Amino acid sequence: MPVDGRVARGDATRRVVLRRAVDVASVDGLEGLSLGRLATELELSKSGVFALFGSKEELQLATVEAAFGIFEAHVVAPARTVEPGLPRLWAICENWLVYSEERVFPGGCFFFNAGAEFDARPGRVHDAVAAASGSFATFIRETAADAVALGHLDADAEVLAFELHALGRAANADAVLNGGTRAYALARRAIRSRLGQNP
Amino acid sequence: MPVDGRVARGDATRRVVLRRAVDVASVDGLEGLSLGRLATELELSKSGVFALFGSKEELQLATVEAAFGIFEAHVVAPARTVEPGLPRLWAICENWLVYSEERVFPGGCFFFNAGAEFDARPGRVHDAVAAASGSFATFIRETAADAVALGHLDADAEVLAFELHALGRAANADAVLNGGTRAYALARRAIRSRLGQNP
DNA sequence: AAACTGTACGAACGATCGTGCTATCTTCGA
DNA sequence: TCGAAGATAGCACGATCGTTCGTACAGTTT
Repeated sequence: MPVDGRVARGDATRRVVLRRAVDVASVDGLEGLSLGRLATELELSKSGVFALFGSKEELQLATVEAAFGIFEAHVVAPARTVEPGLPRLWAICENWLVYSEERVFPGGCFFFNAGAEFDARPGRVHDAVAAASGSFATFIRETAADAVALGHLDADAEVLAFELHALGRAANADAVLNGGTRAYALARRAIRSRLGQNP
Repeated sequence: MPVDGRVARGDATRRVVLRRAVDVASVDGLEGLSLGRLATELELSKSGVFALFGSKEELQLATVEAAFGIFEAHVVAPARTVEPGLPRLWAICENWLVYSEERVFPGGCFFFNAGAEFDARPGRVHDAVAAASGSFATFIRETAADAVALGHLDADAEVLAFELHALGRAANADAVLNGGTRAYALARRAIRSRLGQNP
Protein backbone atom coordinates (compact mmCIF):
# COMPACT_ATOMS: atom_id res chain seq x y z
CA MET A 1 0.00 0.00 0.00
CA PRO A 2 1.79 3.11 -1.24
CA VAL A 3 1.65 6.17 0.93
CA ASP A 4 0.77 9.60 -0.28
CA GLY A 5 3.86 11.72 0.28
CA ARG A 6 1.79 14.82 0.89
CA VAL A 7 -0.35 13.18 3.53
CA ALA A 8 2.73 11.60 5.07
CA ARG A 9 4.29 15.03 5.35
CA GLY A 10 1.16 16.36 7.01
CA ASP A 11 1.04 13.49 9.44
CA ALA A 12 4.67 14.04 10.35
CA THR A 13 4.18 17.66 11.28
CA ARG A 14 0.93 16.76 12.99
CA ARG A 15 2.90 14.40 15.21
CA VAL A 16 5.48 17.09 15.90
CA VAL A 17 2.76 19.54 16.87
CA LEU A 18 0.95 17.02 19.05
CA ARG A 19 4.10 15.95 20.83
CA ARG A 20 4.58 19.53 21.91
CA ALA A 21 0.89 20.07 22.51
CA VAL A 22 0.59 17.29 25.09
CA ASP A 23 3.52 18.72 27.04
CA VAL A 24 2.16 22.25 26.95
CA ALA A 25 -1.31 21.09 27.89
CA SER A 26 -0.07 19.01 30.81
CA VAL A 27 1.32 22.19 32.35
CA ASP A 28 -0.91 25.00 31.11
CA GLY A 29 -4.06 23.04 30.39
CA LEU A 30 -5.88 22.27 27.18
CA GLU A 31 -7.32 25.77 27.20
CA GLY A 32 -3.82 27.15 27.62
CA LEU A 33 -2.91 25.65 24.28
CA SER A 34 -2.69 28.32 21.62
CA LEU A 35 -2.13 27.99 17.92
CA GLY A 36 0.19 30.95 17.85
CA ARG A 37 2.35 29.73 20.69
CA LEU A 38 2.69 26.24 19.25
CA ALA A 39 3.52 27.68 15.84
CA THR A 40 6.14 30.06 17.20
CA GLU A 41 7.85 27.43 19.35
CA LEU A 42 7.95 24.94 16.50
CA GLU A 43 8.85 27.58 13.90
CA LEU A 44 5.74 26.98 11.86
CA SER A 45 3.13 29.40 10.66
CA LYS A 46 0.06 29.85 12.78
CA SER A 47 -2.22 29.32 9.82
CA GLY A 48 -0.31 26.19 8.90
CA VAL A 49 -0.87 24.65 12.30
CA PHE A 50 -4.46 25.77 12.20
CA ALA A 51 -5.01 24.13 8.81
CA LEU A 52 -3.65 20.85 10.13
CA PHE A 53 -6.45 20.56 12.66
CA GLY A 54 -9.23 22.81 11.40
CA SER A 55 -10.13 24.38 14.71
CA LYS A 56 -8.83 24.76 18.20
CA GLU A 57 -11.30 22.22 19.52
CA GLU A 58 -10.04 19.65 17.02
CA LEU A 59 -6.50 20.37 18.18
CA GLN A 60 -7.59 19.77 21.75
CA LEU A 61 -9.29 16.52 20.81
CA ALA A 62 -6.23 15.36 18.89
CA THR A 63 -4.09 16.29 21.88
CA VAL A 64 -6.25 14.21 24.22
CA GLU A 65 -6.02 11.30 21.82
CA ALA A 66 -2.25 11.60 21.54
CA ALA A 67 -1.88 11.80 25.30
CA PHE A 68 -4.07 8.74 25.68
CA GLY A 69 -1.78 6.80 23.36
CA ILE A 70 1.25 7.75 25.42
CA PHE A 71 -0.56 6.89 28.64
CA GLU A 72 -1.61 3.49 27.39
CA ALA A 73 1.88 2.73 26.13
CA HIS A 74 3.38 3.49 29.53
CA VAL A 75 0.76 2.09 31.89
CA VAL A 76 -1.88 -0.13 30.30
CA ALA A 77 0.00 -2.03 27.61
CA PRO A 78 2.83 -3.27 29.84
CA ALA A 79 0.31 -4.30 32.49
CA ARG A 80 -1.61 -6.37 29.95
CA THR A 81 1.43 -8.57 29.47
CA VAL A 82 1.35 -9.50 33.16
CA GLU A 83 -0.77 -12.45 34.26
CA PRO A 84 -4.33 -11.48 35.19
CA GLY A 85 -5.49 -10.89 38.74
CA LEU A 86 -3.32 -9.67 41.56
CA PRO A 87 -0.02 -9.54 39.65
CA ARG A 88 -1.58 -7.38 36.97
CA LEU A 89 -3.18 -5.18 39.60
CA TRP A 90 0.23 -4.63 41.13
CA ALA A 91 1.64 -3.82 37.70
CA ILE A 92 -1.05 -1.26 37.02
CA CYS A 93 -0.40 0.57 40.27
CA GLU A 94 3.34 0.53 39.94
CA ASN A 95 3.31 1.51 36.27
CA TRP A 96 0.99 4.37 37.05
CA LEU A 97 3.11 5.68 39.89
CA VAL A 98 6.25 5.48 37.77
CA TYR A 99 4.42 7.16 34.89
CA SER A 100 3.58 10.05 37.19
CA GLU A 101 6.87 10.09 39.05
CA GLU A 102 9.00 10.13 35.90
CA ARG A 103 6.96 12.98 34.49
CA VAL A 104 6.15 11.34 31.21
CA PHE A 105 4.22 14.58 30.91
CA PRO A 106 6.04 17.51 32.48
CA GLY A 107 2.95 18.60 34.39
CA GLY A 108 2.28 15.16 35.85
CA CYS A 109 -0.55 12.91 34.76
CA PHE A 110 -2.16 14.45 31.70
CA PHE A 111 -5.62 13.15 32.44
CA PHE A 112 -5.59 14.28 36.01
CA ASN A 113 -5.08 17.83 34.81
CA ALA A 114 -7.41 17.60 31.84
CA GLY A 115 -10.09 15.96 33.97
CA ALA A 116 -9.97 18.71 36.55
CA GLU A 117 -10.00 21.34 33.82
CA PHE A 118 -12.97 20.04 31.88
CA ASP A 119 -14.93 18.20 34.53
CA ALA A 120 -17.63 20.86 34.83
CA ARG A 121 -17.72 22.05 31.23
CA PRO A 122 -19.87 20.40 28.58
CA GLY A 123 -18.64 19.64 25.11
CA ARG A 124 -16.68 17.21 23.02
CA VAL A 125 -13.41 17.77 24.87
CA HIS A 126 -15.07 16.92 28.16
CA ASP A 127 -16.49 13.77 26.64
CA ALA A 128 -13.13 12.71 25.22
CA VAL A 129 -11.37 13.25 28.54
CA ALA A 130 -14.11 11.43 30.42
CA ALA A 131 -13.95 8.52 27.98
CA ALA A 132 -10.19 8.19 28.34
CA SER A 133 -10.34 8.43 32.09
CA GLY A 134 -13.23 6.00 32.20
CA SER A 135 -11.44 3.50 30.05
CA PHE A 136 -8.59 3.34 32.54
CA ALA A 137 -10.97 3.14 35.50
CA THR A 138 -12.67 0.21 33.81
CA PHE A 139 -9.34 -1.50 33.30
CA ILE A 140 -8.52 -1.26 36.99
CA ARG A 141 -11.98 -2.38 38.00
CA GLU A 142 -11.93 -5.43 35.74
CA THR A 143 -8.47 -6.39 36.90
CA ALA A 144 -9.56 -6.05 40.51
CA ALA A 145 -12.60 -8.18 39.78
CA ASP A 146 -10.33 -10.80 38.24
CA ALA A 147 -8.12 -10.78 41.32
CA VAL A 148 -11.12 -11.37 43.55
CA ALA A 149 -12.61 -14.01 41.25
CA LEU A 150 -9.29 -15.85 41.14
CA GLY A 151 -9.16 -15.88 44.91
CA HIS A 152 -6.09 -13.66 45.06
CA LEU A 153 -7.88 -11.16 47.27
CA ASP A 154 -10.91 -10.94 49.49
CA ALA A 155 -12.45 -7.55 48.92
CA ASP A 156 -15.17 -5.60 47.16
CA ALA A 157 -13.59 -5.25 43.74
CA GLU A 158 -15.31 -1.99 42.89
CA VAL A 159 -14.32 -0.30 46.12
CA LEU A 160 -10.81 -1.67 45.85
CA ALA A 161 -10.43 -0.33 42.31
CA PHE A 162 -11.73 3.05 43.43
CA GLU A 163 -9.24 3.13 46.29
CA LEU A 164 -6.25 2.22 44.17
CA HIS A 165 -7.13 4.78 41.52
CA ALA A 166 -7.65 7.38 44.23
CA LEU A 167 -4.28 6.70 45.83
CA GLY A 168 -2.42 7.08 42.57
CA ARG A 169 -4.10 10.31 41.66
CA ALA A 170 -3.56 11.77 45.11
CA ALA A 171 0.12 10.93 44.96
CA ASN A 172 0.36 12.65 41.59
CA ALA A 173 -1.49 15.70 42.84
CA ASP A 174 0.54 16.14 46.00
CA ALA A 175 3.87 15.44 44.37
CA VAL A 176 3.40 17.84 41.49
CA LEU A 177 1.91 20.57 43.66
CA ASN A 178 4.41 20.39 46.50
CA GLY A 179 7.42 18.75 44.94
CA GLY A 180 9.31 15.86 46.47
CA THR A 181 8.53 12.18 46.35
CA ARG A 182 7.02 11.62 49.77
CA ALA A 183 3.51 11.34 48.34
CA TYR A 184 4.58 8.42 46.17
CA ALA A 185 6.02 6.63 49.20
CA LEU A 186 2.77 7.14 51.08
CA ALA A 187 0.76 5.85 48.16
CA ARG A 188 2.95 2.77 47.87
CA ARG A 189 2.53 2.01 51.55
CA ALA A 190 -1.22 2.37 51.26
CA ILE A 191 -1.35 0.21 48.15
CA ARG A 192 0.73 -2.46 49.87
CA SER A 193 -1.68 -2.56 52.76
CA ARG A 194 -4.50 -3.07 50.24
CA LEU A 195 -2.88 -5.71 48.06
CA GLY A 196 -0.55 -7.44 50.47
CA GLN A 197 3.21 -7.54 50.60
CA ASN A 198 3.70 -9.10 47.19
CA PRO A 199 4.93 -6.28 45.07
CA MET B 1 -13.73 52.34 65.43
CA PRO B 2 -15.63 54.25 62.76
CA VAL B 3 -15.60 52.87 59.24
CA ASP B 4 -14.78 54.84 56.16
CA GLY B 5 -17.88 54.75 53.98
CA ARG B 6 -15.81 54.77 50.82
CA VAL B 7 -13.73 51.81 51.90
CA ALA B 8 -16.85 50.02 53.06
CA ARG B 9 -18.36 50.51 49.65
CA GLY B 10 -15.23 49.18 48.03
CA ASP B 11 -15.19 46.14 50.28
CA ALA B 12 -18.82 45.47 49.47
CA THR B 13 -18.25 45.39 45.73
CA ARG B 14 -15.08 43.44 46.29
CA ARG B 15 -17.12 40.79 48.05
CA VAL B 16 -19.67 40.79 45.23
CA VAL B 17 -16.92 40.34 42.67
CA LEU B 18 -15.20 37.60 44.66
CA ARG B 19 -18.40 35.69 45.24
CA ARG B 20 -18.81 35.47 41.50
CA ALA B 21 -15.12 34.91 40.91
CA VAL B 22 -14.92 31.77 43.03
CA ASP B 23 -17.87 30.26 41.15
CA VAL B 24 -16.44 31.14 37.76
CA ALA B 25 -13.00 29.88 38.74
CA SER B 26 -14.32 26.60 40.06
CA VAL B 27 -15.68 25.85 36.60
CA ASP B 28 -13.38 27.65 34.18
CA GLY B 29 -10.25 27.85 36.29
CA LEU B 30 -8.39 30.74 37.81
CA GLU B 31 -6.89 31.48 34.42
CA GLY B 32 -10.35 31.45 32.92
CA LEU B 33 -11.25 34.39 35.11
CA SER B 34 -11.38 37.59 33.11
CA LEU B 35 -11.87 41.12 34.30
CA GLY B 36 -14.12 41.91 31.39
CA ARG B 37 -16.37 38.93 31.90
CA LEU B 38 -16.75 39.56 35.62
CA ALA B 39 -17.49 43.22 34.98
CA THR B 40 -20.07 42.48 32.31
CA GLU B 41 -21.88 39.83 34.35
CA LEU B 42 -21.98 42.06 37.43
CA GLU B 43 -22.78 45.19 35.44
CA LEU B 44 -19.64 46.98 36.53
CA SER B 45 -16.97 48.63 34.49
CA LYS B 46 -13.91 46.57 33.61
CA SER B 47 -11.58 49.29 34.83
CA GLY B 48 -13.53 49.54 38.06
CA VAL B 49 -13.08 45.85 38.79
CA PHE B 50 -9.46 46.11 37.79
CA ALA B 51 -8.89 49.02 40.15
CA LEU B 52 -10.35 47.03 43.04
CA PHE B 53 -7.59 44.45 42.79
CA GLY B 54 -4.72 46.11 40.96
CA SER B 55 -3.87 43.23 38.66
CA LYS B 56 -5.25 39.95 37.46
CA GLU B 57 -2.84 38.05 39.68
CA GLU B 58 -4.10 39.94 42.73
CA LEU B 59 -7.65 39.05 41.72
CA GLN B 60 -6.64 35.41 41.50
CA LEU B 61 -4.98 35.56 44.92
CA ALA B 62 -8.04 37.22 46.43
CA THR B 63 -10.22 34.57 44.81
CA VAL B 64 -8.14 31.79 46.34
CA GLU B 65 -8.39 33.45 49.73
CA ALA B 66 -12.14 33.88 49.43
CA ALA B 67 -12.57 30.28 48.38
CA PHE B 68 -10.46 29.15 51.31
CA GLY B 69 -12.74 31.02 53.69
CA ILE B 70 -15.80 29.30 52.24
CA PHE B 71 -14.06 25.94 52.38
CA GLU B 72 -13.05 26.36 56.01
CA ALA B 73 -16.53 27.50 56.96
CA HIS B 74 -18.06 24.39 55.42
CA VAL B 75 -15.52 21.73 56.30
CA VAL B 76 -12.91 22.71 58.86
CA ALA B 77 -14.78 24.93 61.30
CA PRO B 78 -17.68 22.53 61.95
CA ALA B 79 -15.22 19.67 62.40
CA ARG B 80 -13.30 21.63 65.02
CA THR B 81 -16.38 21.65 67.22
CA VAL B 82 -16.37 17.85 67.29
CA GLU B 83 -14.33 16.06 69.95
CA PRO B 84 -10.75 15.30 68.84
CA GLY B 85 -9.66 11.95 67.50
CA LEU B 86 -11.86 9.54 65.60
CA PRO B 87 -15.12 11.50 65.86
CA ARG B 88 -13.46 14.57 64.40
CA LEU B 89 -11.87 12.48 61.67
CA TRP B 90 -15.28 11.18 60.75
CA ALA B 91 -16.62 14.73 60.71
CA ILE B 92 -13.86 15.93 58.42
CA CYS B 93 -14.53 13.19 55.88
CA GLU B 94 -18.28 13.57 55.94
CA ASN B 95 -18.17 17.38 55.82
CA TRP B 96 -15.79 17.22 52.90
CA LEU B 97 -17.94 14.79 50.94
CA VAL B 98 -21.04 16.87 51.57
CA TYR B 99 -19.13 20.02 50.61
CA SER B 100 -18.26 18.42 47.29
CA GLU B 101 -21.58 16.69 46.77
CA GLU B 102 -23.66 19.80 47.41
CA ARG B 103 -21.55 21.77 45.00
CA VAL B 104 -20.71 24.59 47.35
CA PHE B 105 -18.71 25.58 44.29
CA PRO B 106 -20.50 24.75 41.05
CA GLY B 107 -17.42 23.08 39.60
CA GLY B 108 -16.83 20.86 42.61
CA CYS B 109 -14.04 21.36 45.12
CA PHE B 110 -12.35 24.65 44.33
CA PHE B 111 -8.92 23.55 45.49
CA PHE B 112 -8.99 20.34 43.58
CA ASN B 113 -9.40 22.32 40.39
CA ALA B 114 -7.04 25.10 41.33
CA GLY B 115 -4.41 22.62 42.50
CA ALA B 116 -4.52 20.74 39.23
CA GLU B 117 -4.41 23.98 37.28
CA PHE B 118 -1.42 25.52 39.04
CA ASP B 119 0.46 22.47 40.26
CA ALA B 120 3.19 22.73 37.65
CA ARG B 121 3.37 26.51 37.31
CA PRO B 122 5.54 28.65 39.55
CA GLY B 123 4.35 31.89 41.06
CA ARG B 124 2.36 33.40 43.86
CA VAL B 125 -0.91 31.81 42.85
CA HIS B 126 0.67 28.38 42.95
CA ASP B 127 2.05 29.10 46.40
CA ALA B 128 -1.30 30.32 47.69
CA VAL B 129 -3.11 27.25 46.39
CA ALA B 130 -0.44 24.95 47.78
CA ALA B 131 -0.63 26.66 51.16
CA ALA B 132 -4.40 26.33 51.34
CA SER B 133 -4.31 22.72 50.25
CA GLY B 134 -1.45 22.00 52.64
CA SER B 135 -3.26 23.56 55.55
CA PHE B 136 -6.16 21.16 55.09
CA ALA B 137 -3.83 18.20 54.64
CA THR B 138 -2.16 19.13 57.91
CA PHE B 139 -5.53 19.31 59.63
CA ILE B 140 -6.41 15.79 58.54
CA ARG B 141 -2.98 14.48 59.48
CA GLU B 142 -3.07 15.99 62.96
CA THR B 143 -6.56 14.72 63.56
CA ALA B 144 -5.53 11.26 62.44
CA ALA B 145 -2.52 11.42 64.73
CA ASP B 146 -4.81 12.35 67.60
CA ALA B 147 -7.08 9.43 66.84
CA VAL B 148 -4.13 7.05 66.95
CA ALA B 149 -2.65 8.65 70.06
CA LEU B 150 -6.00 8.40 71.82
CA GLY B 151 -6.20 4.72 70.99
CA HIS B 152 -9.22 5.17 68.73
CA LEU B 153 -7.43 3.56 65.84
CA ASP B 154 -4.43 1.38 65.18
CA ALA B 155 -2.81 2.67 62.02
CA ASP B 156 -0.02 4.76 60.57
CA ALA B 157 -1.54 8.21 60.98
CA GLU B 158 0.26 9.76 58.03
CA VAL B 159 -0.74 7.01 55.63
CA LEU B 160 -4.28 7.04 56.96
CA ALA B 161 -4.57 10.79 56.46
CA PHE B 162 -3.22 10.45 52.94
CA GLU B 163 -5.75 7.73 52.17
CA LEU B 164 -8.72 9.65 53.49
CA HIS B 165 -7.75 12.80 51.60
CA ALA B 166 -7.21 10.74 48.47
CA LEU B 167 -10.62 9.09 48.71
CA GLY B 168 -12.42 12.39 49.05
CA ARG B 169 -10.65 13.98 46.13
CA ALA B 170 -11.22 10.96 43.92
CA ALA B 171 -14.92 11.00 44.72
CA ASN B 172 -15.06 14.67 43.80
CA ALA B 173 -13.17 14.11 40.57
CA ASP B 174 -15.25 11.17 39.39
CA ALA B 175 -18.57 12.68 40.40
CA VAL B 176 -17.99 16.01 38.72
CA LEU B 177 -16.49 14.48 35.59
CA ASN B 178 -19.04 11.73 35.07
CA GLY B 179 -22.06 12.95 36.98
CA GLY B 180 -24.02 10.86 39.40
CA THR B 181 -23.31 10.10 43.04
CA ARG B 182 -21.88 6.60 42.82
CA ALA B 183 -18.35 7.87 43.49
CA TYR B 184 -19.45 9.32 46.82
CA ALA B 185 -20.97 6.01 47.84
CA LEU B 186 -17.74 4.22 46.97
CA ALA B 187 -15.71 6.75 48.93
CA ARG B 188 -17.96 6.36 51.95
CA ARG B 189 -17.63 2.61 51.86
CA ALA B 190 -13.86 2.88 51.64
CA ILE B 191 -13.74 5.42 54.47
CA ARG B 192 -15.90 3.19 56.62
CA SER B 193 -13.53 0.30 56.11
CA ARG B 194 -10.67 2.57 57.21
CA LEU B 195 -12.31 4.13 60.26
CA GLY B 196 -14.70 1.43 61.39
CA GLN B 197 -18.47 1.28 61.32
CA ASN B 198 -19.08 4.17 63.72
CA PRO B 199 -21.55 6.55 62.11
C1' DA C 1 -15.45 75.53 52.82
C1' DA C 2 -11.28 73.60 50.97
C1' DA C 3 -8.10 69.86 50.38
C1' DC C 4 -7.58 65.22 50.09
C1' DT C 5 -8.60 60.16 49.42
C1' DG C 6 -10.89 56.11 47.50
C1' DT C 7 -14.42 54.23 44.26
C1' DA C 8 -16.05 53.88 39.78
C1' DC C 9 -16.39 54.96 34.96
C1' DG C 10 -15.29 55.49 29.86
C1' DA C 11 -12.08 55.39 26.37
C1' DA C 12 -8.08 53.80 24.48
C1' DC C 13 -3.59 51.17 24.22
C1' DG C 14 -0.91 47.08 22.53
C1' DA C 15 -0.97 42.26 22.56
C1' DT C 16 -2.87 37.88 21.59
C1' DC C 17 -6.52 34.98 20.52
C1' DG C 18 -9.04 31.87 16.82
C1' DT C 19 -10.27 32.04 12.22
C1' DG C 20 -10.74 33.21 7.48
C1' DC C 21 -8.88 34.14 2.71
C1' DT C 22 -5.16 33.80 -0.92
C1' DA C 23 -0.91 32.34 -2.90
C1' DT C 24 3.05 29.15 -3.30
C1' DC C 25 5.10 24.82 -3.36
C1' DT C 26 5.26 19.80 -3.42
C1' DT C 27 3.40 15.53 -4.70
C1' DC C 28 0.05 12.42 -6.98
C1' DG C 29 -2.80 10.51 -10.78
C1' DA C 30 -3.99 10.57 -15.56
C1' DT D 1 3.05 16.98 -18.94
C1' DC D 2 -0.85 18.83 -16.83
C1' DG D 3 -4.33 19.57 -13.48
C1' DA D 4 -5.99 18.21 -8.89
C1' DA D 5 -4.91 17.81 -3.99
C1' DG D 6 -2.61 18.61 0.20
C1' DA D 7 0.75 21.23 3.10
C1' DT D 8 2.39 25.50 4.37
C1' DA D 9 2.92 30.49 4.50
C1' DG D 10 1.43 35.45 4.59
C1' DC D 11 -1.80 38.69 5.73
C1' DA D 12 -5.87 40.62 7.72
C1' DC D 13 -10.18 40.39 10.36
C1' DG D 14 -12.89 40.97 14.67
C1' DA D 15 -12.92 39.83 19.38
C1' DT D 16 -11.03 39.73 23.83
C1' DC D 17 -7.38 40.10 26.93
C1' DG D 18 -4.87 42.95 30.89
C1' DT D 19 -3.57 47.46 31.64
C1' DT D 20 -3.23 52.67 31.70
C1' DC D 21 -5.02 57.22 31.80
C1' DG D 22 -8.00 61.03 32.79
C1' DT D 23 -12.17 62.25 35.03
C1' DA D 24 -16.42 62.43 37.90
C1' DC D 25 -18.36 61.60 42.23
C1' DA D 26 -18.74 60.36 47.30
C1' DG D 27 -16.93 60.61 51.70
C1' DT D 28 -13.25 62.13 55.17
C1' DT D 29 -10.25 65.35 57.21
C1' DT D 30 -8.76 69.90 58.33
